[in-house]
Amino acid sequence: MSGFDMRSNERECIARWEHAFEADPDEREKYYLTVAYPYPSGAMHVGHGRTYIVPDVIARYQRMRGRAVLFPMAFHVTGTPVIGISKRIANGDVQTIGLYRDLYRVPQDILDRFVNPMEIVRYFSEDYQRVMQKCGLSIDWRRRFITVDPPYSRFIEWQYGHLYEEKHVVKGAHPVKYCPLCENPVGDHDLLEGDKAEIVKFTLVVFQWGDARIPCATLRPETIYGVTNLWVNPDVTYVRAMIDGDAWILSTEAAGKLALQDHEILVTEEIPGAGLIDQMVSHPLCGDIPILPATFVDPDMGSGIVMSVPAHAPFDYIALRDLQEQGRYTSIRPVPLISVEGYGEIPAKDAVERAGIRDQNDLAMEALTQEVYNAEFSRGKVFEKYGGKPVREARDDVAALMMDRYGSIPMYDFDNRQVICRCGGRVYVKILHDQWFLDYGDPCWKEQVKVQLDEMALVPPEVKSEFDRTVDWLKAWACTRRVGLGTKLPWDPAWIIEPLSDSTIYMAYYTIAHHLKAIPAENLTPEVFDYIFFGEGSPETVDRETLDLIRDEFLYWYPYDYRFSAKDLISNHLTFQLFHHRAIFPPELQPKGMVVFGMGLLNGAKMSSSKGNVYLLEDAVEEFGADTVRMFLVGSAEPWQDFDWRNELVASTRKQIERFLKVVGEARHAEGACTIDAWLASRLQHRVMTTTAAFESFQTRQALQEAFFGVEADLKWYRRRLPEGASGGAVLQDLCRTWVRLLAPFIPFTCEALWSDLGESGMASLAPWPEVDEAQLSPEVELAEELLERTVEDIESILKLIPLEPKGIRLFVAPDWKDEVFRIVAASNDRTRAVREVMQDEGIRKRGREATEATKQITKLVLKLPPDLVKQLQTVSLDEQVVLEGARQFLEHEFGVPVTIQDAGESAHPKASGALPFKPAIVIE
RNA sequence: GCGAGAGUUGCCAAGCCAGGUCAAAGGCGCCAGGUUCAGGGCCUGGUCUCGUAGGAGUUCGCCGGUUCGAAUCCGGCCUCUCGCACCA
Repeated sequence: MSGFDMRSNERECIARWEHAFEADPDEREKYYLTVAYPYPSGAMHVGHGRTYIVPDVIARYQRMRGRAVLFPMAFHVTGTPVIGISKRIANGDVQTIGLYRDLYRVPQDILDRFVNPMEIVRYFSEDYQRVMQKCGLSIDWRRRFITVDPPYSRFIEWQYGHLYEEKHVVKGAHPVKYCPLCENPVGDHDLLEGDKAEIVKFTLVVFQWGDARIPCATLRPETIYGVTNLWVNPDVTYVRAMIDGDAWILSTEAAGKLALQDHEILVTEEIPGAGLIDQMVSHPLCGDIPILPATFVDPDMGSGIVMSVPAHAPFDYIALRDLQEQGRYTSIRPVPLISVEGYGEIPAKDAVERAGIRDQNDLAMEALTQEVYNAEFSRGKVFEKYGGKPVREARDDVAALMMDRYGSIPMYDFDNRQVICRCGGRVYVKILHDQWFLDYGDPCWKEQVKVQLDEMALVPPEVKSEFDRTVDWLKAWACTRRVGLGTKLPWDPAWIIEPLSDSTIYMAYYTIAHHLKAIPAENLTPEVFDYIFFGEGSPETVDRETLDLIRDEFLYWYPYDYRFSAKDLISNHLTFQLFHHRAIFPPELQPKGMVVFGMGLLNGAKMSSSKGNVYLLEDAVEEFGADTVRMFLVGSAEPWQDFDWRNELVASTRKQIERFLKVVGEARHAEGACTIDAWLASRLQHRVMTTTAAFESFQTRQALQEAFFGVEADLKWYRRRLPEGASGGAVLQDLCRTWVRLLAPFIPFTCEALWSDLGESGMASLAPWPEVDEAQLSPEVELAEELLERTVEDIESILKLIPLEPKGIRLFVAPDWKDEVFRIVAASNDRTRAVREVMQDEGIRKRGREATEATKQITKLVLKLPPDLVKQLQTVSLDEQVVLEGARQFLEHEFGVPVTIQDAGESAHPKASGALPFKPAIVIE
């Protein structure tokens, strides 16, 4: 089609679609799909593009299927990231400003306003909507909201009121990363360094030294039975401190850490490490042991004092050996307590000697320690005299025993010590009190979710096991924070509900969001929501008629049919929302299905704004056109597979759309009729079937393959089969009408334009999905074409091999008795014994060796042909001679030589005997 | 480390659950030819190896096993992705 202006067409479509997808309840069947809403802190990139385009393709398909489709969108602004961003911009942080000004291209005057976090989300939620519209997303924008809108907060308050009443929200203490300088808990995005650091729970094993306690932090409390000594760094100054009323000796650093962890600490005096050396300490589980000097002991690690288990800790073994090589402490012997396959009596010794470690400064020590720890944890067992349990069980048992009887307390620290806040200060672990938790550990609640999971449609089904695991593994989730945007906890307003916890049932909110905009937020009391969602009570603040209207709309759409999200959210959001639905809504309103997406890559690497490895969605749309972007994103992989955006591949997608445009442009005026038309019409019905089937199982890539490349392949053969000079019959007009509709979900802009060109009124986006027209199906015609196609292929492959210049082609079709053999073999359920079965037929048996030979070949052929083709051949009787004779002109034209067709049974040509059903013998002369 | 997925012919990707349809669809890329053809677009053909007859041989991460027969089933190993929490 000449003169097609992609950009102006896109603009026209966006205008035409502005209100086209606003969905209201009506008499049709509904289809409600939702996608996880975005956090608008930056511009959309092509990865986001797929997240929203794939569901849009589904939404468009369902709409054409005649369903009332609700596809809403909102913006999640709860939490701390934008607060951090605006602080950084206010502080003149070069990297952040560069990102927003250069990569996201935010105009300077707007950037200046970003010192207010709300300006950031306001700007980018507008930006998101604009780009989403540019991509043709068929969203009902009337329902849009952001998660700090007052009506939404009222809704969250209502939700949490119920959760609290039902005891799903409970109080407790919780360790967090904390910056004493900022006096705030810090999230990973607030960190300058150490964003991967994990909080580890150590056990402080408490030794007695006179009236004082000496704690050693360990991850392996079970090794207490093998402790031979403690290590103290003689160059470090320790402190004596009153901790919760008792005297403790530990490093200054450790005292500071414990002060943040629920303990009262008062440092009373300093004690030089050297003064502790050679003192005797005791523990009920290991007796009296000495304190030895070790310079490797780090006061900033644990308590600053280490318990030594030389039999199982390579570091301890080496340190002791080093001392003993100087002739000191030679009476101390490692005390083993764990047996582990692959190591001798003293695993640490084995490992050290095997690795040829020279002294404690050896660089391989770290890895060696890991090796021994892992081996003992996964395969080790403690000795019978200590209980004989596997290490992984004994560890917890001993820790519990120590906490209970021997004065142990937990101590939290990071697994890797460099954790630095953006403010530059050191981050510590702090126990937060009065923290509120969602009690996902509750076995009853878990069970309810499990039941729901069993009933849901999960796409792809493999994700089921991951969901099950997540439900098992989830425990109490701290659901409130001190800082950030969000809704205040209604009964304890010093807390803000945390982002993952305020976005669990908002799919229900979408169904009524547009109505709530007309009601003053203060009137949206919990009673109002009770009425809307449960039909209970009689609220005064909103009139009954309005309430009924809202409730009806909620009941029309709910429950949602499918929720779409990337797989990284399985372990939190997608599972959380199931918990919350179970807790809030009745059984008939539970979620029906989820579709889990793969991740996106850009040029083979992970997309990351901070690393600059992003391609903005809007840039892609500008460069290639919205339909190209859509088609590429949908066509490169199925939704649940990871996909990779590569510009050089996208360009060819654009050519494909242009080809489609051209073909439809040319074909829409086709007239007349050709013999092959019936075949094309029949094939088209199959394409409709397979495309529809693929859509029904969310295989958008497969659907596109069928709808685009499948139809294209059919057209190719069709054109080849047209009489010379013909350009196609009126069947092409039908094909165009169907084809445009098949592709409309994928490339709606192009299809919208073509639909008008085809003289159709109304929008392609709202046109009915093509139905299979049974009357157009003609299996016999398709079978005949299949025979022809295979024969042509065979002739071509022979021609390629032989160096002769062909003068003529002779085809021999198999005699009838071979058809009979074919039918017997095809019907046989044990094809290895087909010969025997065939030979039971008297008529065939008479043919002797010829029949045996043919049966063997036919058996091979039956195995080789596609099963449904074999099935068809059993039922449809195909007169091969008639078919080939009918295509003789075509064959002669294709190969440029005379073609003759004969019955193989009536020829003496040696090749003729090789003719098989559906595989004529070919002789080239 | 633990849990969940995945590894197919240059690339992407079907097939694997229900073993013979599989040298393995489709797309991209590349090569060749055609086209009143600008090195572009479009069309046609080719694209593991061998082959003067439609065939044969060797392939589906690696190693073994089951079977008349395995890309498909079983066991072990290697590699990659996602998650491991209070964070969107």
